[in-house]
Amino acid sequence: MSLKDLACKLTPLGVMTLALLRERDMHPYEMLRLMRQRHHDKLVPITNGTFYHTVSRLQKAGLLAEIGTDREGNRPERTTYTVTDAGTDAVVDWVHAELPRIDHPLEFRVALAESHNLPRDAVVDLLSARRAALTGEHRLYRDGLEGARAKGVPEQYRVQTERQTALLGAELAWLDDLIERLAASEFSWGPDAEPEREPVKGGSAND
Amino acid sequence: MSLKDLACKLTPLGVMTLALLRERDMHPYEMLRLMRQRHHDKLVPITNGTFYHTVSRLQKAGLLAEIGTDREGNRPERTTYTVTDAGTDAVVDWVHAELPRIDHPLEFRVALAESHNLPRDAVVDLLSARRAALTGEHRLYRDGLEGARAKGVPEQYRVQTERQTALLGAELAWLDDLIERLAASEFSWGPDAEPEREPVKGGSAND
DNA sequence: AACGGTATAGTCCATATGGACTAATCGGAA
DNA sequence: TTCCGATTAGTCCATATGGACTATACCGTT
Repeated sequence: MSLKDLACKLTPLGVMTLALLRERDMHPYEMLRLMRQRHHDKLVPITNGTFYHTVSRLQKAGLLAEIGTDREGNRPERTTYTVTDAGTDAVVDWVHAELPRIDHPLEFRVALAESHNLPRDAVVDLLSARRAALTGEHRLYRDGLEGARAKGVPEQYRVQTERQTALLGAELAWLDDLIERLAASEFSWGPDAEPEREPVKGGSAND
Repeated sequence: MSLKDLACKLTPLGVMTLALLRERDMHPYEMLRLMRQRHHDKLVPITNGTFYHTVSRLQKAGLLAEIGTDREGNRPERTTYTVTDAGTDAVVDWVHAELPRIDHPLEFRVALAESHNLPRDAVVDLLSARRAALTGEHRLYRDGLEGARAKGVPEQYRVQTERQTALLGAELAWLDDLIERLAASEFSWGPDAEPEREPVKGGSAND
């Protein structure tokens, strides 16, 4: 399917751009400002060059389209964009594909941040798949560490793996809790709920 | 200083390459094999194109140098490389620069994995600086979340930040423990200790 | 009235990245 | 013997990235 193919090539910043345009039509600089105001640049590195390039790629792919230009005073004219149906689908497909994966931490953070674009049941399923994969990975790390200790590998060569194992454990605990609360419908979910207010502290470190 | 300038431009893969050459001289494909055997490709994404390109960059920068070529049968000839003094210094400088930083998770993982190239005291100091920065970031996230909750921002827009806050907490706990054990000299440290055995389970997810 | 700084709205270019491709050799099975 | 696949040892190219740069307008100060 061509849709899936397009979705495959989306970058995290591309997804965030499309998701932003679902709120309302905007011109590029406005998107930049909004993302930075919302601290989305903590979730994904956002530089001018990359952003404008991303927009033009999305346009060429037909995921967003111009709907007009305006100009204020003598400043450069601004092109307003809107998201196409293909773009809307692409976001949903991308989140679907990235939410269960445990490699690509950056894409997961974006997928999680945009997961409210999917119905609650789907998110529960996808996150459960992720939990299964994460559990396996965690066991691999624990076993690997135990083996290394048994073989007498010095601690200085194990620190990095120990950190990773600790973080995997923490993520599993968090994920268990989230899945449970989601499945129990402890809070509202989906596009039916209230819109995002302004200064929500954004994501985290890059990469 | 030109050394610091060079260190600034090192990529994580470049650092791992130089660090590997400190063990012994090798030809590129051997480094590739070794890194993959040691699962260092879980710590940093390693593709052929990027790796060979990295090696040639390091060579142009004078951080590593050819020391000869050999050929086995009729196969393509292999160039053996060695790390220069500038290369050795560059690794140390880079780890020094990246170990205390809390943005750039990928570079931190590599810095941590190679931190045994620095003396124990230096690592304790650098990690303590990191802990301070991490504590501040953690507080920022907690405050941001509390503010968002108070303002009635729906949970679906907070999940990503909640995850990040949980992971920050886990990392802080792990770091506290590591610093304490390092400072108390609970295990050996530095190039004096035994060398790395073969299949130590490598790092973690990419990005 | 001139001046400096900041916000607006981008462009441009070098380069790091990753994925596809090449090509020879070796070992084992049919 | 011949064919198949894996291993060895890379090359090549399109493109995503980031940082430097441009240029105008607005606003407050001295």
